[in-house]
Formats: sequence, structure tokens, C-alpha cells
Amino acid sequence: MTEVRRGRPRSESARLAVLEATRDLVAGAGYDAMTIEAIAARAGVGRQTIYRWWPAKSAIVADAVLAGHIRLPEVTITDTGLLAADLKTWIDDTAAVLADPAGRQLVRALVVAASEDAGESELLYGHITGPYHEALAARLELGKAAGQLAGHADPDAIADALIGTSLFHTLTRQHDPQRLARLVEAILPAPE
Amino acid sequence: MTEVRRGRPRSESARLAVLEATRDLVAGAGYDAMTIEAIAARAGVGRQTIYRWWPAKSAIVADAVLAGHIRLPEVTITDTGLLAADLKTWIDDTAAVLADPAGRQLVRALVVAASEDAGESELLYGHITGPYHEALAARLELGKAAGQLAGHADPDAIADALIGTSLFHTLTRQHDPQRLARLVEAILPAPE
Amino acid sequence: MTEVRRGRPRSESARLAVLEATRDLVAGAGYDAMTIEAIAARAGVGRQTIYRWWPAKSAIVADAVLAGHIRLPEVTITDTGLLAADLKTWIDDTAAVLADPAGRQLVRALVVAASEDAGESELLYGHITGPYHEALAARLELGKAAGQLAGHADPDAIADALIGTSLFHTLTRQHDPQRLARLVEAILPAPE
Amino acid sequence: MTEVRRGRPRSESARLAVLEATRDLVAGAGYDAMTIEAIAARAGVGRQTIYRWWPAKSAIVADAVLAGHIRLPEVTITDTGLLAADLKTWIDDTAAVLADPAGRQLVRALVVAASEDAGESELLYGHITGPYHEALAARLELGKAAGQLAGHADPDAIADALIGTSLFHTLTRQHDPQRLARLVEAILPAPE
DNA sequence: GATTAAGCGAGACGGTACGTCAAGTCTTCTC
DNA sequence: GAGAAGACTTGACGTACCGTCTCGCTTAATC
Repeated sequence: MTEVRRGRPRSESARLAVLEATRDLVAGAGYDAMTIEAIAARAGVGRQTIYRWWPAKSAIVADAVLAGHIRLPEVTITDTGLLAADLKTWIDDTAAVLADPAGRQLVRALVVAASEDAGESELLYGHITGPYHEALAARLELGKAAGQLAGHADPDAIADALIGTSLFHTLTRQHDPQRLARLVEAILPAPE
Repeated sequence: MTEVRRGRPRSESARLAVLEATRDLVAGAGYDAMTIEAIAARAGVGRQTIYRWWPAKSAIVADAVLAGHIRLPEVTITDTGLLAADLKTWIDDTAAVLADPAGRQLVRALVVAASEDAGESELLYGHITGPYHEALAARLELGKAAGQLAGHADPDAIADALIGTSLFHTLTRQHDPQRLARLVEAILPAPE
Repeated sequence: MTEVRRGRPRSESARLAVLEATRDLVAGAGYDAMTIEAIAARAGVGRQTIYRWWPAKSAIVADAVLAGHIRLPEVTITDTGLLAADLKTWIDDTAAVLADPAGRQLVRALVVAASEDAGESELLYGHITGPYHEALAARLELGKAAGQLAGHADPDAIADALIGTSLFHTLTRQHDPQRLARLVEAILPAPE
Repeated sequence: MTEVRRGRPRSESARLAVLEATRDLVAGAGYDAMTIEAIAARAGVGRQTIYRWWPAKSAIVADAVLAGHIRLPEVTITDTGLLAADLKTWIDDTAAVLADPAGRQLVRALVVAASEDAGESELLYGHITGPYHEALAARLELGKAAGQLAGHADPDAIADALIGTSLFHTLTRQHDPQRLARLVEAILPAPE
């Protein structure tokens, strides 16, 4: 029962060009400094084509994120059997990503984009922080089963805190993985 | 020794009018939608007067924060002798502040302002989150002394995590004090 | 051969509205007091549209003159067969035009516009004083052929002098057609 | 019965500095491009001092002209006994003055200043063109007495025409002394 | 000699217009 | 009918000057 489309179909190449131009510009100048005019110019696309398909600048960014053109580097969490060591590794890996100015720039741009657009906000955060959360929570759950985490500790809450605190440090431009490591120490049972 | 002041002195009333207009507009329309033109108009001030004293929109906001015209409601932490209960109260109080749309709007505006201006960023966060951090860390230290917090737990790291996670929830528009409460449970020793 | 026109074509109505608004304002407040902002407002046109097509205020005035929106009233010179009488009539007619405050205002505005813009200057004067010059010189030539003007007298030089002197009187705000008439008497052979 | 002046008397040096700065700037950038701010800066004078003593930019220029700080080079007319030759010399000398770009610039600036200010206009023209007019008219009168000019010719009208036509040529940026010479030929009796 | 009154340079004030940039819309031709 | 191009109105940008105002500092005449 799909409606019959008449006329020229949407150009996939234009769509891709816009998303890629957005990816490049957002990482370059930042979200605020990026103009729709510049996106159109870099994509070699008419301005109207953008306005036809996206309602706002934040929506283009959101689309680029959902379509996978904008993505933060993956940070996998290892499973050596030792939760404390694995979390320490995760913290270091995350810190490495956020040590890169381009990484921090991207994080800030996404935060600004999301804060501008209530509708896209949850979708955006879900897509960006979701994978980090899933992986962390799963590893914590395993550690809990292995008795390396107190029984009353909530893996979701802890994953949230690790991500939230990382974000907080990025936004405040404090790059201090030690502090995050000390949070983990406070959460894990004291080594005897 | 003091330099001789020449020319008409800066108008304190104009300065105040600008900061108050900024406070009103940032809470109203948000940071991005606020224009310098609108600030000048609402303050009854010439546009040039703003450009003479502040280099950018973010600097006006920063100044308004530092001068105390823009401030988040104070959240004091009680000391009933029971750390767990006091933290629970703090979480609820903080959640109440962030439940108010104006409070969330203000937080997002400040995050955007800070992310636009590397220079002011630390100053800004220090002024806004600093008091929360001090109070929290002090209470945690007391609790630690009272044996209600593990000896190896770092009050600063925990305070950071509570604030960072609150901010994260605000930005992602997840208003869920329960999750924060569960973080506290994970950090505090299990109640017997 | 003609280049392919792409994009939306220039709006003829906007062009006309600008030239007409310029005509009205130049005759009203004068050249200096006329702002581009006011032209745009009166024409109901975006300011950018003016800047897109004209490089300067003087160019708009020049364009309005060349396009015939700004014009001095025509002064035709009669041919009754008597050169002296015809010149006298011309002087009176010209004086009548310059007796009107709007006419003098317009002359001064055009002089200021032309003096601001070396490039347009000749074009402008040619368009404004040209017709006066042609008509006068032609009539003088006829009179010369009829023996009413000395054989060595140069019609072009005399036409120039009549126009130049009229302009001089207008600029100096001396409105004295008699003096111009006496110039003609000095040029024509003494009546016997 | 002059009123007794109290307080600090007007600074003559400031007055002179303003007039000289005006002279320099008017010859440099032209009347329109000259700002009161620039006059004050170049004169090393407070802006208020200018506003205290002169009501408008045109009044400063007028004052500078009247006080002799701005003046066109003098053109004297010789008396060799031959009117035709003397007028030819005058035309050449005048043309030389107007051949200098600075001279033309100054003439245009004064015309614009005068056209802006109805009140000062006559005073200004009187001071600038007056001396030229007096000298020319006197020489023409002598020539007339010597029979080198028709008896019905009006020296004032002719002087006016020579000056007016010179001005006209300057404003239209036609620098053509020949044409002025031909006007003289038309006025003087044909050489036999 | 102290006081008073005005002029002085300096520079901030509320404004207006400048010329530019980008927003989002509209109108043309081309694919 | 989508797309590239580019003109349209709108409105904010940051700057330059406007003419006014307020500082502290002269510089006289008056007390």
C-alpha cells in the first residue's frame, strides 16, 4: 500500500553529500560556526534541497549521527576476568579519545546540537552514548556475577555515572582520568 | 601610583542593566536565541556600549554568572549524621531544581555558553558547580570520618560524579533521580 | 551565444521601486540626508538587494538619472527667427525651473552626487546638461547662419557658458535671470 | 558694554588647530569623507570643543575659508593694455590652478559644503569667487573704457560667466581651457 | 589666596546607518 | 517534480560617527 511516488525521486547522492559535508564541518569549525550555507556549498547542493528534507541544522546533525556519518570512536571494554583492571583500561581508552581535540570538539558540538532540539535530544544521546552504556553495563553485570562488584550495586547506574562524569570532564575542559579512576575505586570493593 | 582616570567613567547602571537583561533573556529564550541586539534593547543601552566592554556574547553570560546575576538555586546539604540519608536528600533537592524547566533551560544555556568559549569555560564551571562540589565533598569527608564511607573512597571524585551525572541527565533530558540514588547506594557500603 | 541564465532572475519591480524611491527621497531631503536604509524602506525592498546591484549611493542616483526616473524639466528653445528673443525666452524658462525650490534642490543633489563619484560624473552631467546643450547650440548655429551671431562665435562655447552660469547662479543661490540676459546681450551683436 | 567673561577664555590655539586640521582634511579626503571625529583627532582637540563653537561641519569649513585657512590660489589679472590678451592669460592661469587635482578637490569640497548649508552659502561663495569677480570685472571695465569691449557689454555679467563656466568645467571634470577662450572670443569684438 | 565659572582633552553614553552575512523563501531553468 | 542556481526579504552582526554627557584638569576673573 505504499503511495506511488511521482516525479523525480530524491537524490541519494545529494543526501550523502550533505551528511558528509556536515560531518566535516561540525568536526572543523564546531556546531555554532557551521552554517547551512556552508554545508550546501561544500556538498555542492542547492540550499533548497537541504531545507526540503531537514527542518533545522540540529536535524541534519542528528541525521548524520543516526546514519553513522558522525560517530565517536568505538571504545570496547575488555574482559580479562578482572573488573577493576578492565574498567581502568576502559577509562584510559576513553580518555585517549577525549584527549584528541577533534574528539572533544565533536562531543561539544553534539551537546550543543542536542540542547537546541528537544525532539532529537534523546535519540541523539541514545545513539551516541548508548553503545558505551550497553558495553559498560554488560561488563559490570558480569563482574557482579563474579563477585567483583557488590550485590546491591546497579550496573546501569554505574555505567551512567562513568559516562556522565566523562562528559562533565570534557565539557569543563578538565582532562583528568585519575579522578574517574578514583570513582571506580570508590565503587568497587576495597582490594584486600 | 594609581593611573589617572580620564574621560567619562563607565556607567555602572548600564553595566547592571546589561547583566540583568542577559539574565532575563538567557532564562527566557535560551542562549542561542538571545541576540546582543535584544540585550541592548532590553537594557536600554546602546549596542556599542556592549561591544565596548564585552568581547562576545559568551563573555556577557560569563560576567553575569561571576557577578551573581545568573545563579542556579542553592542546594545545601544537610548533616543529620547519616550520610546515606543526607545524600538522598541532596539528590531530591537537586532533582527539584532540575525539574523546573527554567532551571534546565539555564543549565543548557550555560553549557552552550561555556562550550563556545574556551577561555571562560573553567571559570564558568568553577563558579557554577564549585559551590555544589565544595559542599558535597565536605559532607562526604565528614561521613568518611564517621566511618560511613569506605576509607579508600575519594570525596572529590564522588562529588564530581554526582554533579557530572546530574548534568548528564539534564542534558539528555532524562529526569530520573532514582538512578542517581542507585549510584549512591553503589558507592556507600551496603546497609546491613 | 547568450550565456545561459541560471537561478532566479533579477526582479524588475524591485529595481524600479528602488529608483523611484531614490527619486522621491533625493527631491525631498536632499542627497546627503538620503540614506540607503531609507531607500530600501520606502521601496519595500531588502537592503541587501540594493547592495547587490549598486556599489554606492551615488551609483543609484546615477542609475535613476540614466534610466530617466530623475530628470530636470525639459526646457525647449523656440525658433521665432529672432535669436535674441529666443534666448531671452530660454533664459526665462530656465529661470522658472530653477525658481522652484524642488528644482534647485535636485540640481544641488545631482552636483553633490556627481562630485562624489569620479566615474559616473561625466555620464551624469552628459545626461542632465546634454539635452540643454544640444538644443541651445543648435539654435545658436541657426542664428549664426542667419547672421544674428558673429561669425567667429562658437555656439558650443556659448551654450556651455549659459548652462554653466545658470548652474553657478543656482549653486550660489543667486537667482538673477537679468544677469544671464546681460551676458546674452554682450555676446550678441549690439542691436542697432 | 561688552559683557564680562568669566571662567577660562576660549583657547585660540585650539581654534587654529581645528581650522588647520579642517584645511588639511578637506583637501585630502574631501568634504564628505571628512568626519568631525577626524578633525578633532588631527587637531588634538576634544570633540566637545568643536561642538561648542561650531554648529555643523559646513560651518567649520566656512569659518576656515573666512579666516583664510582655506583659500584657492590667487589668480591676478594683468593689464598689458590688451584686454583680449589679458583675458587669455587669466584663463590660462585659472586653468593651471584647476589642473592641479588638489585644486579641483578643494573646489568640489567647497561646493558640497555650500550646498549643504543655505546660510553660509552666499558668504562662502562671496569669499571664494568674490576676489576673482572683482578683479575680472575691474579689468573688463577698463577694457570697455578703452573701447576693447562693446559699450553695451556688462562687465559683471561677463565676469560671472567666466567664473561660472570655469566652475562648471571643474565640476563636470572637463578640463578644457580652449572652450573658455572661445567664449571670450565670442564676447570681444572680432579682431579686424 | 581661595573660590567660582567656564573651557579644555578624554572618553563613555544612547543612537543611527553602514556594509556584510546568513537565515529561510521564491523563481528560474535543467535533468 | 527534484535539483542547482541564485535573487528575494529579513534581521543580526560588528563598526564608525553622530551629538551629548561627565570626568579631572586648567585658566582666568571675582571675592
